[in-house]
Amino acid sequence: MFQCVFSSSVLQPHRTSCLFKHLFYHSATPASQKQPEPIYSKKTEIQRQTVRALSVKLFIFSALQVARQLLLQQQQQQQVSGLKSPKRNDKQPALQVPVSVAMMTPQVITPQQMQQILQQQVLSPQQLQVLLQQQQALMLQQQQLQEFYKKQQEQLQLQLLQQQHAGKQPKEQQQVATQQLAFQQQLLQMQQLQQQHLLSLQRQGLLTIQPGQPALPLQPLTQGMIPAELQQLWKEVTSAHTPEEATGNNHSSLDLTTTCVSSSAPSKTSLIMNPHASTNGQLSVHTPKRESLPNEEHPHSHPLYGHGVCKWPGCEAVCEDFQSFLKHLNSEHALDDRSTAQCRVQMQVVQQLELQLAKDKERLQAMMTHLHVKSTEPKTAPQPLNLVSSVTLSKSASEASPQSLPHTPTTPTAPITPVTQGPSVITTTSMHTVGPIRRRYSDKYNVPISSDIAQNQEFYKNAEVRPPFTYASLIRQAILESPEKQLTLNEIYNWFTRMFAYFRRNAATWKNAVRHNLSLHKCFVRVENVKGAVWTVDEVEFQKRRPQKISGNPSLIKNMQSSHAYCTPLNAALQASMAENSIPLYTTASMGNPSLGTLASAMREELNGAMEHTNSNESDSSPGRSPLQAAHPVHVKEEPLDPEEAEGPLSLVTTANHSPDFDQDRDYEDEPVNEDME
DNA sequence: CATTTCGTAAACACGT
DNA sequence: GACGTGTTTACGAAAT
Repeated sequence: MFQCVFSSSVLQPHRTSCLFKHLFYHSATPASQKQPEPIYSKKTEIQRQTVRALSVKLFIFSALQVARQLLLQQQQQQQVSGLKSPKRNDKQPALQVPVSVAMMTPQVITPQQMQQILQQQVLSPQQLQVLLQQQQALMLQQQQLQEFYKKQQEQLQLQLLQQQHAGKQPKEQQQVATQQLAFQQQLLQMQQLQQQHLLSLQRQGLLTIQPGQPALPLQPLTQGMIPAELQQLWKEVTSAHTPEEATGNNHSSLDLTTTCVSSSAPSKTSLIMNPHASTNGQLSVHTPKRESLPNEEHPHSHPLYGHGVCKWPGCEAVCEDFQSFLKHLNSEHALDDRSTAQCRVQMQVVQQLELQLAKDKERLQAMMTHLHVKSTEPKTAPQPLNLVSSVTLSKSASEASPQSLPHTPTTPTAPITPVTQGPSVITTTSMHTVGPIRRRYSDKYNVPISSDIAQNQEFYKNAEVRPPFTYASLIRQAILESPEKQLTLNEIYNWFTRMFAYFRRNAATWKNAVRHNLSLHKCFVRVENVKGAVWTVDEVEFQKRRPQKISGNPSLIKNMQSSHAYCTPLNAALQASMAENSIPLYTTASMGNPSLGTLASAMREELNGAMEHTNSNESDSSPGRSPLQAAHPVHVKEEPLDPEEAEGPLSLVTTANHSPDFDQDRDYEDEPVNEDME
């Protein structure tokens, strides 16, 4: 359903997806099956990839700085010297001062400066407009990146801290690891898009890749921290700058190195790369300090200058010291067509990155929202007996316990899209999409029909929305909800119309469908009664009819399985359902509250039915479920294969005497479901 | 692409 | 004969 932001892996799709699967597996595995060893190795992988993502981040950040400085520089150049001789190549010492000033005090172009630049008519007004916007965007971008990087650092720190307590809180750790993987994958996606952008620029002729590039000044980064993928990326990125410079380019890589060094990233990186460092108690607490511009800290650092080399895109001129670099900058990279073009390219890169950043931030937000919601969704994602993240657990508990009114099946405050919300709860925003689509919702989503109905009862009652369940499921639910687990046809009709606004019209159609289903499916057994006939459900047959495999959240199933008692989801659904169904449900309260058993069994049946075919070994060897001897079914539906089934309705869930411990006896937990589903 | 499942329509039988 | 109930067949869409 969520078109998998998660699955977007760039550099190593296979490894990443496998890793994700693995983590997912572990996050959904009960504590008893936890194996710390693979977690560690995979965690290392995560960290490695996180480092990669951080490096990308740093690159972006530094690139932005470069572009920003470029803009400032050009602006200063034009302001100071452009009026006199825009084309001048002779080195004027006076130029150095404003340039350096510009480097020290990065600011947005003032209107006066803009006016001056305009008067020079070096750039068209449109270009200047773009420049101005670009610079403002750059400031914003830089801010965002700083925040983002900070966040990432905090994530890393959290992860490391958790790793320190590995074994104690494996669940939480894995959760965070999973989330982090998602974040990191998103970063990788950014990386990919950056590559794509550069490639597109290439195709447009704006850039050309020079194949025989010497393999770059990546040494500081390659000190065991940068994986090969990133190196490759750097090659591509840096080699894709300007065509003319025969000297080679890769300056932004240098920029990255300086940025990397100036920030505290390397130390983190090395720490991260060694997961045992933290477990050995050597974890040095990193306070994620704010990224400060290099030229703010060091007066003689410049985004375009590093390691004695000019880092102007496409230039690799060696500059002895900073002064010579400034001279070089003013002479070789003065405002001319080439520099303008290069700047424009850089602007496009930045623009694209900014765009992508916005998109990815949005996506990230959606991801976080999704994860949060899922963790606070007690009914569809019941907490297993072993601990979950304490934060989400407490939150979900606090949200679930005051059994919210059924009228508000959704958390009213959460602005969640129906997609991220999962199938179980329907919001009003999704009601318009349900109309024509039909069939297999339940199978697709694997949502227990009873819980779904319980949660969305009010919605179904009022909104003319087709319930996402098949007729068979609905009929079965209606029957199971009845005190006696048997209904006449007319009662089934009434249940349909009572529960679903959708079935208040086109009666002929859906009634015909109901009859058709009752007759067609073997799971519905007609039982003669004194005053006619009633319909009951044969659970075995019903489950046989559900060959759909689990396509939804595997953790959900596992969680539900891991918690044998189904206490939490059951109670939640029950409370919601009973609050809504108070009248019909409590009518039979004297009989030990059969509705509870009904609903519980319904949920379990649904769940079991959904899982039935995951372990396809045998669906027939379902445990002996004390078949209540039904009355005499008038008509036994044809069962060509199983002769023993023709002898009688063995597993009728019916007839007068309900079993109070109905849900207790019928345990389907006799065998653990295969872990390796999918 | 074949098969299965499901929804819909409709014909038919039977009893009231 | 109308109506409700129940069975069955047929067909198309969707999913597998």
